[in-house]
Amino acid sequence: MMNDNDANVQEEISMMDGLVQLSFLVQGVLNRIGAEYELSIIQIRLFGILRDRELTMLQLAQYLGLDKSSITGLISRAERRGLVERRSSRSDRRVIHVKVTPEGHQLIRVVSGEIERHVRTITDKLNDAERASFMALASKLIRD
Amino acid sequence: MMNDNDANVQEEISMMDGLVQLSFLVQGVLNRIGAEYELSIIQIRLFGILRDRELTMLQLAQYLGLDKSSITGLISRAERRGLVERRSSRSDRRVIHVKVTPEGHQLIRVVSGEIERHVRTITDKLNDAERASFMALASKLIRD
DNA sequence: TGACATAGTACGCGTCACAAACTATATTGT
DNA sequence: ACAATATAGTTTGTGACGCGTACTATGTCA
Repeated sequence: MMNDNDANVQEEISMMDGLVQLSFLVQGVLNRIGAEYELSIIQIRLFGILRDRELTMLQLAQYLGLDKSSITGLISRAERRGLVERRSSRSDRRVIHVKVTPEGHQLIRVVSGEIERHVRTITDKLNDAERASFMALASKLIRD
Repeated sequence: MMNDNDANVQEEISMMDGLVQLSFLVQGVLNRIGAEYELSIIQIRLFGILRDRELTMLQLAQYLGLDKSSITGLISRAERRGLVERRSSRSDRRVIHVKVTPEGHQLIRVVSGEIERHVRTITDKLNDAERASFMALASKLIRD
């Protein structure tokens, strides 16, 4: 027989599934669109971060939650395609600043437009009030 | 000057960012917990699918949206660890059914418990009413 | 100046994903 | 019945990605 506690647990479990499945859904969209422009998900995330910032290799590692040695290859591949460029710091010659090139910014514009379009097809299942409500709640979850 | 249209576009863009960032947040949790049990995100997803189903290699490829050649290695690595097993079909000897072993089910229980715990820390930022509301909206987005 | 710390790279390893070629087993048309 | 075709899965080769370790170059501090 199911009491209130069981019902609660049940609800929490599907809450978990909901968030997890939603994340897979969104990642699937990112993956598909990225593939069209030969961008991996990590690269999409990279450009999302570098879009309006100029960071060092180490800062990128922290933002992305990766080891610094992983950043070397990531940036090198993007640099080879002319999407970002490395610039040595004047004040500290150990430090390298990474900057998105004009070509990179152009690609970001196109791809983020595509992502926006596809994400909208997901959120089309909600009406305006629901969408606003969802957005407010999602914002709360993201904070910090 | 900002009219209603601009406001709308603005809202849609942050809606996109909200969903995308939320997905990265959840994937980060999955990644961290998976690492503790030497499970990649794709393996977590695999076990989420195989948890209460027994599928063929080809069906797995379709569920995961991967090429069938990618499944071979994925299942082989899991099989090597004793988490799943391959079983030839009697009716069609080309077909291989994949089944989670008892050890696999045990791991699934532990890991999904951990995931549930961590996801709950995310949703702790919402009160009960908000959480219920968010869940209902997320369910709508996932459908199909 | 010499010891230590920090930023970044190089290298080797394993996972993951793809495409193309291949094997083995069905299915279909005649 | 049997040749042509289709299907399920594996193999192989390639590349991206992520880690840990070792290394180089530069900065800091005692």
